[in-house]
Amino acid sequence: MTSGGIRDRFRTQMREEIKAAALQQLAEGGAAALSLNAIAKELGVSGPALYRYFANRDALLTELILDAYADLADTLTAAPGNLAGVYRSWALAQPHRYRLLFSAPLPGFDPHDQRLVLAAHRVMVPVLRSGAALPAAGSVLGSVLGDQLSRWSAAVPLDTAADPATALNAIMAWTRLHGFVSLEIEGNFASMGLDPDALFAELLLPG
Amino acid sequence: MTSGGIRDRFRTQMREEIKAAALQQLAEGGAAALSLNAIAKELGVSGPALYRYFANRDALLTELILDAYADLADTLTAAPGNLAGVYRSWALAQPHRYRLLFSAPLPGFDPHDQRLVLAAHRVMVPVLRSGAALPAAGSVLGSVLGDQLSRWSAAVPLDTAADPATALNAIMAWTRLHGFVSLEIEGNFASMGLDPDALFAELLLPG
DNA sequence: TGTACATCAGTGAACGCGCGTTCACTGATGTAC
DNA sequence: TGTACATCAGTGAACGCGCGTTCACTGATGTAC
Repeated sequence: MTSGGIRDRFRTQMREEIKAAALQQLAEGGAAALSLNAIAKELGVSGPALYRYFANRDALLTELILDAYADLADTLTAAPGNLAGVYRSWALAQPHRYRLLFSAPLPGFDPHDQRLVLAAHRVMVPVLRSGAALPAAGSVLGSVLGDQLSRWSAAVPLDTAADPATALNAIMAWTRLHGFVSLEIEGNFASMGLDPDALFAELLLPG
Repeated sequence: MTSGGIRDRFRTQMREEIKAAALQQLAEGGAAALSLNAIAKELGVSGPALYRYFANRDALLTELILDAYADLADTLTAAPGNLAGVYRSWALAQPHRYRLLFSAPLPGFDPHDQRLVLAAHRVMVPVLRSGAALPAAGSVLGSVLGDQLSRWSAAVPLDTAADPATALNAIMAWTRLHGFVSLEIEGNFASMGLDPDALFAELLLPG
């Protein structure tokens, strides 16, 4: 058995501590700063010890991404109504994790990893749901894009399937949201002397 | 005199070659992959030789950013009407430079560098101008945000000052645009099976 | 309860690598008389 | 046109550093009889 034993419990806990230290490094120095040796030092352990818990640096990084996807998905799913606000808060509270998900992929990173695709889909569930609340914008039914949207939303594990127009709504809203959040995270609004909160309030207005 | 001499001409040309090689590296491996030694090797020159042309790695990187700002500003300014399309094309053609401008700043990078602030302002000129073409959205006149917007747009070197509502319009349009472009650049739409061109056409529709 | 064994976390040394940067120096090239 | 000098591009060796990763090994700990 792979669970329940004392050794397994210890192993799980150690893995969590490694990931926590890794996230801290990520928060401080960016993705390039994630170093196994530095993590080991932080935990008071020799470098090679980490290889008991993760096959290599990439494996650790991939798991951090999976965790971030899952955490964001959970947070959004548990959110009361105000998806945009919760999305933004999550990103602001941990910009390094947000970058991990939606900024430049790192060298040696496989975007076809099935686990990553699934994790990303889970984030899209609440996004798609919120798309249904908006008034349908364009008419994409029957077009090539409409078909693509249908196929995509069918891959998202929703309870009830979404029509293409709803999917489009959701993606557009998400695009706007991501634009705002990513600019805010990098300090672009602040460096313009603009209050991000006030700007965000304007963003939420219809039109 | 610092210009016109044969040595100066050579110097300028060599600087350009270094920057070109640096951009190529950036395009291939991301910002973390920018290595002075690798650039030198590419140019068939020893590593220390580069220090004749740039004080250090950061100076080179800063100049690449300045160039990218200027190039984007020039491209947008020379653009016929369709700002959004040109903005997107520029970013798609050279995503590494776009990331340099609007993605995570690198460690050891000074956001208060006055040259960077000025260069960024130049990009905002055509953006602000395009904001005037849109119907005014919210009313921010007299509010704190309105004042911030006024102060900001006054800092942008426009021929005629923009009112706060126009500035807000411009920023919102830019935010949407950046959201789309940054998602597209990282392959998010493609990995959803969606055609970015068709999506972009939808984005441009009013509403 | 006690003993033998298998498991496995962790160590320290080592490998090969590439990095940014400095330094003293060589040699060519443009410049001034 | 010729010579003396200052300028400056480029070199090669070196420094110190940190990285990911492997390897053979030690020692503790849980497990089976």
